[in-house]
Amino acid sequence: MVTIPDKRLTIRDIAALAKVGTSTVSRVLNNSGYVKAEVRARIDAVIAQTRYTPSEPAKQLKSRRSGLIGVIIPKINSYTTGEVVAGISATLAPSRCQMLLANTDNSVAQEQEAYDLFRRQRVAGVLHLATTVNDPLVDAMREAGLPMVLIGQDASHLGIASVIQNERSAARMMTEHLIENGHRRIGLVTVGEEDIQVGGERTAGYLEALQAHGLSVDPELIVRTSFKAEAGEEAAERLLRLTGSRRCTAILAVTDRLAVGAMACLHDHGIRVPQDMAVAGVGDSDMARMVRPALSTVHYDYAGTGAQAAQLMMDMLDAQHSDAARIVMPYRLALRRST
Amino acid sequence: MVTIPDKRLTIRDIAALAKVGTSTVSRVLNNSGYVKAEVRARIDAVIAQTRYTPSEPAKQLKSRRSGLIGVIIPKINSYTTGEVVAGISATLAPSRCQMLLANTDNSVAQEQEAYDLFRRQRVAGVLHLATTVNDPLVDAMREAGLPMVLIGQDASHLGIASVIQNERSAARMMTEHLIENGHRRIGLVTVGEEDIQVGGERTAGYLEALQAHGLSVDPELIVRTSFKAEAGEEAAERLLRLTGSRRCTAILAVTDRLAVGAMACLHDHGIRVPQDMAVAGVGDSDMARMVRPALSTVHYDYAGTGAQAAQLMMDMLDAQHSDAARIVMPYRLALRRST
DNA sequence: TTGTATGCGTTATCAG
DNA sequence: CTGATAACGCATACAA
Repeated sequence: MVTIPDKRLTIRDIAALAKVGTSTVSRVLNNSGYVKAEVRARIDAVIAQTRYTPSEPAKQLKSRRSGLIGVIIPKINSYTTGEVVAGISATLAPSRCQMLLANTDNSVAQEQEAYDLFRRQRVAGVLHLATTVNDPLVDAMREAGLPMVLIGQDASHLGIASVIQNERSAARMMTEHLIENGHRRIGLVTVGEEDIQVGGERTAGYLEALQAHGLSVDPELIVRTSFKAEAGEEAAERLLRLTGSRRCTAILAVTDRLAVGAMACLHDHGIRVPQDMAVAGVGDSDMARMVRPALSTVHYDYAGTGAQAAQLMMDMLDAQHSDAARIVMPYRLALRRST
Repeated sequence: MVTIPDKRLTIRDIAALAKVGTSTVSRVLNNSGYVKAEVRARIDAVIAQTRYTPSEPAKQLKSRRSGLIGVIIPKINSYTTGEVVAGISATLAPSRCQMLLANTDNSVAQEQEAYDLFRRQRVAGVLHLATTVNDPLVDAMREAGLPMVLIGQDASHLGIASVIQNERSAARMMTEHLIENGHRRIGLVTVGEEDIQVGGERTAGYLEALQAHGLSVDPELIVRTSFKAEAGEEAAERLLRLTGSRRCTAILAVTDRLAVGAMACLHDHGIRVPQDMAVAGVGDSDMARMVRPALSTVHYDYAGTGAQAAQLMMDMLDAQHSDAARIVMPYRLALRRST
């Protein structure tokens, strides 16, 4: 039986209680060096009884190592982000690494702020889920020698490890699927090019497919919108203003949310999917399987993407090498009833 | 656990470069005490040039204060969780607090593990988004004197601050809406009671409404399922096995996902919503507005819930009082086309 | 106003 | 095998 001092316990308290030196306690805590079984047992007992928990900050101060990984995301409440973070979380957990999460709301200022806070906390590395690549920030980080892995954007040419999807190829394949189904006029609902992958690459894939099949690109069929909830509906509304032979017979939306919004609009206009108009999305969010008709879309392994990025970080950290790996995740078409 | 690249500057380096003492640097860093403007400028210049970033762990070791808040969630990739975390994040950011996120996958073991890691990191407090209340854990935390706020579960009777929704009342109100629309046989798609609020309270609200209106409770109309993707469809399938007058004319699902799943099933059976059968959900996830017919549901302010919890934590931290506040968030019916 | 010295809780070194 | 003791980077009481 030992008395528990009511302050926060330190390793010294444990040592005193167990009548040993602090170094011996440290050894049993870290399983390093030799400690006589009997002494070890005594110390373990004291630790268990006192519920002693070593201080990570102190440990880090001394050992200069951190169990913290900073994770930057543009928006927490999105399907994609959720999946990626879940993958990261699952991969980090076994290493007893903790995730410091910063939501930037797509603001460069907040991104900067987040990086600053991460540096103060002395995170071991940063996983950055990005929609665009902020060069000054990348430079600063590299200069600071902070290991980082970019998710969703390719900056391997800048020496930054990246885990990405082949967005262009995926969008092209989905567009070709529509073409193979006989569609010649395919509407595109997309977003601004600031979002390099979604607004840029997916759009490029669509264009590539049309050109490869000798179809002309009609600017009237391309509508750029935003990510807000009603965006898909509004975009489809625009597309429906075209009548007769100018109207498209299929719509490719660059995200599932946009696609589902478009389907809602078509439904409200009494236009049947896919008989009157086919609709396809990209991303395979949970919604895709649940709506009716079920949405044809591109399936990405977002959880796997997060896991890969986290694993890459762990590897970089304990190998000390930062050879700017570039991992391209696989994708597949998930064809359902909407096309 | 990994070694940090170690060419990092310390406050001593800055002091040397600016030709002052470390305490003066500390004073300008923290805006405390008096520093001659000229000297301050010189130090600021050095800090800017060197991109010096003070070490939070060291600071914490000295001052025994932490800028870390632990956040425990059962599942990251859900609409509700995303919103709550977004609210927390937005509230914490201005105070330059960082969020340590732990995903427990609804496992008690992982929950325990997360708390343990939080204690090691010396987090200032814990925000816990819970589906059930784990008494031993609560006891341990209280004993450890770690401030905490429970989100989604009421443990104020145990002396734990809680931010909750009035689930029972909300479910009852939605059920009454269905009753007022003339429905007498209302199916319930719910989940296990381990999830106290969703499986327990929302179900209780449904029962209360029936009883208050003198309607009998038919066990055949209550199906308990899970949260998995196909759960809603399967549950509706079960409900449809009842024919003629035994079949319900409306379905209340305890989450929007379940409701949307049920609607998909009805669609596949050629049953029109709401003409042949009304469907209502709870939660007002983004899906609710996007599906067709748009889903009638209960709207909760999840982001506000997270924000309140975070604010409560900040208050507890700087007032040092922990009077077990209990905040009940408002809700409202969001009636759309499905009922 | 400014600088010096001390200690926060650990680990690592180095004698016992 | 074990135990003093010196850092780690910072804030702060105390001196100057």
